[in-house]
Amino acid sequence: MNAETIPMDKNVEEMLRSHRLKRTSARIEILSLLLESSHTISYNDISEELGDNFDKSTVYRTLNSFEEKGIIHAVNDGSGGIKYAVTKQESEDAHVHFKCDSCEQTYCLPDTKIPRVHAPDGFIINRSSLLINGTCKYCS
Amino acid sequence: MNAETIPMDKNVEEMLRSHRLKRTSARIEILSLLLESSHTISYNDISEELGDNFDKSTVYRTLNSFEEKGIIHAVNDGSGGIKYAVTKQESEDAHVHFKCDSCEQTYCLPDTKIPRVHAPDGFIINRSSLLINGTCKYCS
DNA sequence: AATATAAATGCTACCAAATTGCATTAATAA
DNA sequence: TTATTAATGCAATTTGGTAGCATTTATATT
Ligand SMILES: [Mn+2]
Ligand SMILES: [Mn+2]
Ligand SMILES: [Zn+2]
Ligand SMILES: [Zn+2]
Repeated sequence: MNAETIPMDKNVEEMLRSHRLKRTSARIEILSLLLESSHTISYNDISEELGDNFDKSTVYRTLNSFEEKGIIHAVNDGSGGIKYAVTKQESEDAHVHFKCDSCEQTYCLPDTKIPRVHAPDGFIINRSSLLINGTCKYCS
Repeated sequence: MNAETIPMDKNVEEMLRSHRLKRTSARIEILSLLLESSHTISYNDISEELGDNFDKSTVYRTLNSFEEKGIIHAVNDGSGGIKYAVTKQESEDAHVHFKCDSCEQTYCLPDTKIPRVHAPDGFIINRSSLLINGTCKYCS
């Protein structure tokens, strides 16, 4: 009775319930995708994977409500579109994101924290985001 | 005979000449704007400042060729559009960018270098970009 | 189980940022 | 001065994302 025997759907529906989000098929399928993915995913990734089962605006609205609830976080990797990944407890503090120049995937590095820098006098720091470009471990 | 007595246009035209770019009025005006600005500027900033003297595609193409030559660098501050700033010699190594939550301007911090982080095994780092959000010194 | 209600969905139309093809114009070299 | 080549303007197009509104669905209540 390890974690993998727990059906994914139960996890997903429980997550939605605990955030007071109605369990619609769009939300269940999109959140499942996000949970299964090892890297950040975009609207286009979702749309390809789900084969246009849901309207564009539904997908975007779903992503936005997940983000508002803190279930996922947005990653801007300079690709022109926003990507998302589920927010795991351990990675709540600001972590680094890594974009592979070869496979174009962007990964969360939850164990790599963003170092504090000290800005010039008068500049007050609220939050920061660090994007690293390079070659990921699957491409090197 | 200090630096400020040198007419800007001479600087600009010399910069263009040294990069083998034809000295067109679009390039001269756009590069002048970039050189005068204390913060990064977007296509819209340029378009407002220049009062639609130049076509959108001309402005974008101008920015792209400046970037290719290394005269300017692009900054992605999550605002939806790309911003640019001239690349000064001293700031060639990767420096931090600062986006003010109040005035919405984004600044280069040429003296604030991006700290090296060590990525997990197998990830090879090529370059990195660090964006800080907060309150700038003119707004605090 | 039937129903009420509020929220989510699917359209369609729209917006903003940026790019492209192509004919015309301007900068530079000869 | 002319030839060559690059830059420009224009209109159309692409891409990522949002908004209004009628319809449908999930959930709570009876
Ligand atoms: Mn992440
Ligand atoms: Mn900069
Ligand atoms: Zn890779
Ligand atoms: Zn400010």
